[in-house]
Amino acid sequence: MISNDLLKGTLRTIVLKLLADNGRMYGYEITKKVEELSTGKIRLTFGALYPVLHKLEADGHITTETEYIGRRVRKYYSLTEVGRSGAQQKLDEFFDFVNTLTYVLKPSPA
Amino acid sequence: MISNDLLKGTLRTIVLKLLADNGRMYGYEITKKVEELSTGKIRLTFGALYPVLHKLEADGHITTETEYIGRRVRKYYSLTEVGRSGAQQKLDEFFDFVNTLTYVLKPSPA
DNA sequence: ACAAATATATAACATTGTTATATATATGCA
DNA sequence: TGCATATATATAACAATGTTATATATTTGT
Repeated sequence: MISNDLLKGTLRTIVLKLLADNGRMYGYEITKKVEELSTGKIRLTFGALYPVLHKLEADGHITTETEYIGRRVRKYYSLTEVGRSGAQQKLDEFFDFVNTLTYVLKPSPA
Repeated sequence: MISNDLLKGTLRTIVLKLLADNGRMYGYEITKKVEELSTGKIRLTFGALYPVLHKLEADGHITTETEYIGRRVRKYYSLTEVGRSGAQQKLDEFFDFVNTLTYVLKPSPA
């Protein structure tokens, strides 16, 4: 399992990237996808995921459609145009962060 | 500048690694070193740094020596044995995190 | 003399995540 | 048929950690 502290701040990026790749997704599906892609090392909690999804919606990055699967409500989330460029920006930021930190934390010379 | 959100959770790792490489350091020196190594992209704030240093000391990862430079107090921090293995563990965790997240966020195939 | 750099530290506040809890339907198996 | 598990969304109490503001004091360069 990846330390939860490190994951902080990457949740938005993960969600936006998954939606960019997969079109529309629903919350539960997102948690499963992350678990699958990370081979179980990353497990999103609902208490973190839903507030982020609602915030992204309030900020105009994603839109929702509610559908019924049988009698059960399912809420699909998709990126808006703003969300699409936001996703790219977040990804650039993440890789910039990794490059910088990797340099700072590189094995010592002496 | 690196997004502050991403930096969360890496501060301890940075501090431990710097102390592992440089022997003893004082707070102000640590902030300057990080700025230097990151070419200005990472700037530690004192409000974050000192609580972390105090916490690491309380947890037995570092010890302190106070010296006077002229009339000014300077407080040096150095790793204990526990801190040294803690540093390595944090580094391993960080690179594991990067590898996993890089895979999750890798450019989409389709 | 004055500004900027050096140097440590705490408090109020904001953000973001975890854990616990609530609610409800669908599926697999004995 | 009944029960456990998986599917599915959501909120609230709490914890951790960082930012911004503030306080204090010495040293160096102009």
